[in-house]
Amino acid sequence: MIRSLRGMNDILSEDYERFTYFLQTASRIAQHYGHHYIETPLLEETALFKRSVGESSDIVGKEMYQFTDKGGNDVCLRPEGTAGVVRAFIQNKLDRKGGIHRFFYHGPMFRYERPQKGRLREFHQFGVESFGVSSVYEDAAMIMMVSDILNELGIGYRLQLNSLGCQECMPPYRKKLISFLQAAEEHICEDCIRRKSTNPIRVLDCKNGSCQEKYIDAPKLIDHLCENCAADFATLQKILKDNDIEFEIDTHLVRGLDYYSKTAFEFVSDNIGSQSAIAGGGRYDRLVEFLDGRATPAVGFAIGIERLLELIKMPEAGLEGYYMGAMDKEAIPTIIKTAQSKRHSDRVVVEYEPKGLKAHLKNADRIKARYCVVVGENELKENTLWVKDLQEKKELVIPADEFQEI
RNA sequence: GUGGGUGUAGCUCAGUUGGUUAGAGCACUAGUUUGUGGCACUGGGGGCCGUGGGUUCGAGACCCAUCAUCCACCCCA
Repeated sequence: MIRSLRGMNDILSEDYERFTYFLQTASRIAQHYGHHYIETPLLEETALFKRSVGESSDIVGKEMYQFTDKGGNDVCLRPEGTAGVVRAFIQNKLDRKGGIHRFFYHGPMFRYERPQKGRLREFHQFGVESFGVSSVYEDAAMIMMVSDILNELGIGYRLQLNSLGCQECMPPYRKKLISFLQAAEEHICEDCIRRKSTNPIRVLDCKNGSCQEKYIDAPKLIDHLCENCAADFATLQKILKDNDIEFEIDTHLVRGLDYYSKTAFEFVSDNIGSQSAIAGGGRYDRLVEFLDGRATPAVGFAIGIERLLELIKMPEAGLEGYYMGAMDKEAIPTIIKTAQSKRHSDRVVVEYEPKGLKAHLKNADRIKARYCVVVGENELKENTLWVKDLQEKKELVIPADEFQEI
C-alpha cells in the first residue's frame, strides 16, 4: 500500500468541515480589517528564505525542502508565508507605489522536522501582512484581529508580548548580552554556547534550570529599549488594555525568524500538548529593504490551522437536503429524474438499490438529510412521492410534479 | 538529529507461564417487520497478528533487524 509521506496528512470529512469553517471565519474577519487575499507560489527560490527568515534560524538551517529543479535552479517549498508575500509586494512594485497595502493568505507550508502532536511536515497557516503603516496602532490591530478570530471560534488563549527593539537599540543590547554570556560561559550548557554565536537572545529561553539561574542577572532587552521603542511598547500595552485584551509580558519571547523587530507576540494554548503556540507574529520594518525593496514598515502574523482544529467549537449542524430512494426497481428512473432537477437548488443524495422503507429512513438519518423521499408501488401507480420531514416528524404524499415547489 | 512508547478486524482494544480453528465492543450487512428512522433481538461478512529473519516440536506472544506511527527534546504555527 502506498501511504502519504511522513508528516503529511489528508484532510477529510469532519476535519475538513472544521478546516473550511476556520478559513471562512478568519477570512471574513481579515476582510473586516481591510485586508485583501493574496496567493503566492508554494515553490520559491531558496535565496528568498535564506535572506528573509535568516541563515541562523533552524528553519533555513535544517528544515527546508530544498532541491534543484530541472533547470538547475536552487528552489524550495515555502517553510512560512511572509517571505513570499514580501517578495510579491516588491515584485509588483507596490513599495514604489507607496500607500498602505493589507493582505491575507492561507495555504500549506513545509518543514522537514520530526512530526509530533501539533507539528507536521506539511501544515497550513492563515496569515495576515500589512505594509506601509509604522503606527503601533497597526500592531495592536493585528493582535486584536487574532483575538477576534480565536474568540469567534470559541478558543481560549494566553497572549504573550515582548518588544525586540529596533536597529538602534538591539545591536548594543546584543553586544552587552554576548559579553555577559562570555563571562558566564563555563557555567552554561552546550546549547547556550552554540546559541551565543547564532542567536544569543535565545539563551534567555533555555529550558535548562541551571542556565536559568545564571540568567537571572542577565541584561534584559526591555531595560535597553531606545526612547522610540519604549514609547511604542507602552502605547501598545495601553491600546490593548483599552480594548480589553489581556496579555502578559514575556521578556524571553524571541521569535525564531530573524526578520522581526519591535513588537513580537505569540498566542498560546494550554490544551494542545507541548507545541502550544497557535499564532505568532510581529513587526518587521526592515524586511522589505533586505529583499531589495524600498524601505517599508510592515507587521503581520500567522496562525497554525492544524493546531487550532481540535479546539474549534463548531456551530451545531442541522439536518439538510434530501435523501431519495425507491422500494421497487421500476421506480428507480423516476427518482433519478426527480433528484436531478431538485439538485439545482438543494443537496440530494440518491440510493440506487431498491430497499424497504425502514432501510431508506435509516440511510436518510445517516447522511443527516432533512427530508426522506421514497417511491414505492403505490406512489408509482398514482404518480406521487412519499415525503417525510425527519426534523418535524411529519409525512405527506404529494403529486410528483409538485415536488419542485416544496 | 536525540530519547521513549505503540503496531492484532473499518475504529477502540483483549489475547494468561509460548500450546488446537485469534476474540469483544462499536461500525457494516441481512433478518425479526413485503410501507415507518434513531431502540431491541438474532444471524452474517470481514484478520499475510506492520514487514523480514531467528529461537522452538510449536510464535500474535520470546530475540534481532527494519518500517510505520505516537509522545517528548530541539525549534516553531
